[in-house]
Amino acid sequence: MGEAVSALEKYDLTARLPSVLTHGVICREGRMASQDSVPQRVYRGQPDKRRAIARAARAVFGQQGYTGASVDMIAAEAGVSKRTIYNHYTDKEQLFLSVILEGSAEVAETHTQIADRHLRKILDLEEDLVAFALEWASSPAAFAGHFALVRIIQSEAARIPPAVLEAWQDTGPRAFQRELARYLSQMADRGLLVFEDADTAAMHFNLLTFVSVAQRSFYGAIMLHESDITELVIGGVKAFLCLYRPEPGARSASPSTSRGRASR
Amino acid sequence: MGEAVSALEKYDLTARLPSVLTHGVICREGRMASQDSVPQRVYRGQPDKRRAIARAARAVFGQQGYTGASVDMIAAEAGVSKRTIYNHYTDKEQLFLSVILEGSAEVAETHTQIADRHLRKILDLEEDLVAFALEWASSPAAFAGHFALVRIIQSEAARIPPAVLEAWQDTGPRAFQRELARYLSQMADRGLLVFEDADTAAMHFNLLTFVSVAQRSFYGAIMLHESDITELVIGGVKAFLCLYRPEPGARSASPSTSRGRASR
DNA sequence: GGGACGTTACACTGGCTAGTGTAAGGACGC
DNA sequence: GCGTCCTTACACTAGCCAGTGTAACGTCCC
Repeated sequence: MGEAVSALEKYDLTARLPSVLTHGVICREGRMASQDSVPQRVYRGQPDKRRAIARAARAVFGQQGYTGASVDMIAAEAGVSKRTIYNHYTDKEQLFLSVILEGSAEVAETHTQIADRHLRKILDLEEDLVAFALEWASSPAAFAGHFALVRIIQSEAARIPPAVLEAWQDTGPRAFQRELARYLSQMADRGLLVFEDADTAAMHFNLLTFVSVAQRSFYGAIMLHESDITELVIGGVKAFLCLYRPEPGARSASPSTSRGRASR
Repeated sequence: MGEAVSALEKYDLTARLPSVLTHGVICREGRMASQDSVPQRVYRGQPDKRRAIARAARAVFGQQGYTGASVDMIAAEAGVSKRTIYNHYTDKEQLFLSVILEGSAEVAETHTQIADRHLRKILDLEEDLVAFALEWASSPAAFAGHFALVRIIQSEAARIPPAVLEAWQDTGPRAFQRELARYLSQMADRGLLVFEDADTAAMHFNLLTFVSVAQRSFYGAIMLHESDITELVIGGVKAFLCLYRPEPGARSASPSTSRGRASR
């Protein structure tokens, strides 16, 4: 896992990655590739097999860890011969990296849906934020398979090629944090919140709710009582609102801060 | 790592663990053991060898991960024959668990010293908190070896015997969080802070400073610019003070909260 | 029919690993 | 000097695993 990897082209999903990383050469849809005519990413093998392998790999890596998962296990889980796996992926490592990139995008999308459901229309700010944060913070328990992968990534971070790690963060956690910042900005526009920097506010919300639960549950590895989650989330939202709710007497959407608000 | 382990007696440092877990049977100093006369924990082998093994194990596990570290590597690093390791520890697993319990206690102690240095005498609240949090949040980079272990623990959490995991949390992170809560209480007594629950306040401080940095750096796996750390820490302390600093006009050490302060 | 391609079962290599067995030597106490 | 304990070097078992080679089979398209 430690070898230098200069490009991400080896891994799937390059189209979803920042174009800087893909060098604009390989593009899933694109005609504008700067090379000859390579309109479509070419994969060997049948797509359904590839999908089965990816799904199985995610599950087995999640349960067993990177080193604990053998390619034979993954093959069995996928209902596919081991040889076929090596027909689709060059390496166990490449399979792993490819899988984590897929997973992060997928989960970020799921989280975005959760945010959509709770934050698109704000009726009662605190209530809606709590409902959102509850579902969000419960997702590690719900998507146990994915977050087992997240834990592996965290522990292997030093051994994962930096470009891949960067791409993973950018399609996954950071993508969603941007989305969250967007929602918070909307609320600020309506005068429901006050802050200078939406990204900082989103980070604080993340820390005070999601991370506070994730921290305690080891990102879903340990089961928490629902009451504990609720307590943490409610406390976190209250703290967040204490930080960013407009002063009772202040004009709505005040341009600056009278008290020393959290700033970057 | 998944086998049921009913007692912690197999592992070192039982004397430092909560007595519930040691069943009061084995006690480093104790004469009051409920069994015959087992006044001293009996270790086979010479203590200096044991220490060399433990130190080497910590280093190698940290660099290579649990599965990546072979017992031969550890033996070589310790300057000891492999046979000697198996003379001191029954298992690779027992060696690992023993090592993480030692490490957590040691780091909690180091963190306590950092807190002592910065928080025993408060001159300027914000300044002192920032100085403390900076050093604290930088420790994952400083004690790379230990926090590599922490990352492994987090990723293996589901496979570590719950009793050991509990003991690890209790001698490590939680022990220090209690210490931090104690310091915050002192500040509250002096009217510098206002809160209902010191433990919640300590958790929020932890989240807003230490975790915020740890999150971004993958617990020390990724190097961060010092300016980034500083920025995160200062923002975190500002947010914390915004949450828990007494209202400008309020009487010092007010018993209750007028605004909706963060509560449990 | 025939070629190209993907898949499969299976055997196999080479390498690494946890853990053991053993005989020999060193240190220490008596 | 003698016994006990600890350590060491080394060989060894038994097993797992990544990755390859190969021959056979099916399918789809021409």
